[in-house]
Amino acid sequence: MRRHIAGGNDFTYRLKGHRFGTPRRRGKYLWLPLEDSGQSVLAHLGMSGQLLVQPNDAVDEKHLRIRVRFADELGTELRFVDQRTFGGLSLHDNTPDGLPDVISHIARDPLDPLFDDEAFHEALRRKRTTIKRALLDQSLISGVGNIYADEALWRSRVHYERPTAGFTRPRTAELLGHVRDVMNAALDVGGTSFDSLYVNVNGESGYFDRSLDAYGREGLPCGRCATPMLRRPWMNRSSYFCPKCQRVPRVVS
DNA sequence: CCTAGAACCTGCGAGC
DNA sequence: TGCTCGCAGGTTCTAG
Repeated sequence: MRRHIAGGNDFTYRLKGHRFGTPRRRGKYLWLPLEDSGQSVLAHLGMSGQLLVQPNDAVDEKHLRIRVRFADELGTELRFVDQRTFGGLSLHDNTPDGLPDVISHIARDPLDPLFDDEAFHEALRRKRTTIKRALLDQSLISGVGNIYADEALWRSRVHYERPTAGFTRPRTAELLGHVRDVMNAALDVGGTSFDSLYVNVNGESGYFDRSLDAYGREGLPCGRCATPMLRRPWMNRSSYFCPKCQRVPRVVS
């Protein structure tokens, strides 16, 4: 309820008796529109959140935070489970295009048919930042996190601190191609699940961790040139890269 | 206006 | 055994 400012009781009161429409998603946010209300229940899983469909009589998870019961005869409920509480559910008004108003700044993801490659490239040229920061900036391109950023940069042979202002149109196009390839490959096998925290609504893990070329591979040989991969602290997290394939950009002052 | 870094949390494994 | 430290898939806020 962190993002539902009015709190849990208010959330419960406002939700009761409504019916969910078809779930939608943008980037890492997803929402359940309420029929006949112009509002939506917005969800973000943060680092450790899960949305689970469970039988009503299933034992409570240790970090069960929110339970949504239904009036139908299916005998299942929707549970939000989250260890670190960076994620949450909240209720918001929709904008005219049907998005919860608080996520209007989130860009489309690169698999969205309406994602604008040219606008993304122009944004890179305009920014005074580095490429990995840009890939993680959900107002420029959504859905890409620390894992898929490192994977796409490795495939592109681009160092994570390369300035975006110097990106040529072909280089942006190549990078976007690799971002899409990585995301499609991960989706095909259910995503990346290092542990049981990362599961779908049925509690099932994904298998893309077996296909990672960069993320988490510190000290292991690069899949292209066999040079040991490096890990560098970056933005309170980590960046993994091949020091030979992904050269540090020369500092120009 | 823009960008970099801190803050928000809990849990786990490594090292001492 | 038990303590501290570093680390974990994300986003938002604030200082400069």
